Amino acid sequence: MSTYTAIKGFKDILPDEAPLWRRLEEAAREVARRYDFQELRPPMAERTEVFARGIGQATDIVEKEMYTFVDKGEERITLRPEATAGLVRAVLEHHLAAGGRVARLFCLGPMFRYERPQKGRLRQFHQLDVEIFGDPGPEVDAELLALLTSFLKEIGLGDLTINLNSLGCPQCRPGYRELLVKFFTARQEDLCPDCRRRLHLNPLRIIDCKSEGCRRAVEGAPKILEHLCADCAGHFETLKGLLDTLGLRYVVNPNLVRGLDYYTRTAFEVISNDLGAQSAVAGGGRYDGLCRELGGEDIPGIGFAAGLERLVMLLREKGAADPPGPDYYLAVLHESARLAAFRLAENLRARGLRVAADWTPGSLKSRLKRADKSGAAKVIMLGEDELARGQATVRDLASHEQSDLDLGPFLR
RNA sequence: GUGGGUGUAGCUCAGUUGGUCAGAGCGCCAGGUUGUGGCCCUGGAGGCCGGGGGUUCGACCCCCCUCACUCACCCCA
Repeated sequence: MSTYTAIKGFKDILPDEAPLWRRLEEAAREVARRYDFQELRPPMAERTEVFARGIGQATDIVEKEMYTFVDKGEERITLRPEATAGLVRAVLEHHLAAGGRVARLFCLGPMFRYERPQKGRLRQFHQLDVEIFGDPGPEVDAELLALLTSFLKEIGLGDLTINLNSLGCPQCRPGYRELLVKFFTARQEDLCPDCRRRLHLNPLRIIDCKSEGCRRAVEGAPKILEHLCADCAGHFETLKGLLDTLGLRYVVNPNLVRGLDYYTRTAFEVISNDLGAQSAVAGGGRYDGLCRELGGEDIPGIGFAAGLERLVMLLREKGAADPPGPDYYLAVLHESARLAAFRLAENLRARGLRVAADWTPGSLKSRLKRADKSGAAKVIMLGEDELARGQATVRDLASHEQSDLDLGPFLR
């Protein structure tokens, strides 16, 4: 055990995993491009206010999970716990969705939440965040879900399904909320202590509770989908129709609730059974009131976030292919050949070839062994004899065929 | 914040009621065999047994305290 370790909940992405991450990021960018989204890279930190108001004072994230500090200018600053609030701030600040314009944006990067780490949950974690600002219609909802589906398919997780629900709007949700409170008040004894507290704070969350008693109680509870106002119901029906037209796979789950306060109407989630307790891979929804909440115009929005470490976990379970090795493994077999080998390596690299050079002392046997493990296609052996002949020996590790490489052009 | 589990070699892990219990496999290094590497054989290097305190003639083992990792609750991606 070395003296220093990475801090709790912060992890090194090691070289053997990095290629997988790169693949995910490349796939995300490519899919975003196809759907005509542009990258916006907001800063890693914002004024605390932005997240507190955007995400909701009463949420766990804001109450106890934010990395907040006071900087030297006495400013209260928070490391972003999610991307949406910062993107909203940027969209408003730079008028990206002003005057009826539509902004289609994505963002890829680390988020920070002070939580107790466990499987699939870190303090620094990474998300792909995709958002559409300025279009209230169900078409963009469908587009966003299509993008998410394409992304999952692109990275090889096409078997995952999207859970879909509508959470209503300020017109219809209060009425439904009252119905729920009435319903659960009559069944308080069945609820877990947490949910008894939620009863008046945030009754929608009870629907999402996993404890036995609550689940049973929820079964007979009124469904939000049956209490949507005409507009919300119409929006949801149109959306489903569009998804059907596209042939997208989804499941309507009337018990789906989202943890953040700002969601309205469309809400969705992708979960996997292969991740342990932290099963949500991606989640999002519409947030038509968020921009106004942050002091801007009344700009509608919809977006989702996907957790990259969870996607990486799923892909690793499927067994990721080993990345290819270098083109050449350069084995220096004698001290006298060191300088020539050095120039040869640099020369090959200048020609665009990937060359692994091994300067450590060792036998031919060990050099070949290492070359084999490196995954290199060929070994270049350079020792006393080769130097005298002016020709290095090149051995193909797969076919065992050997040939000579004239050193002349490389050493001039 | 609340529970449970685990900390022994670079990695994965054994280790009897406390008395050669400092070990194995893999990896690494050297040698042998082989067609100059993959299989096989021989040898070698590597550990304050997470850290601190206590009990004891004696602690990897028992007790206390700490730290780290991990899983779960909670919440979320």
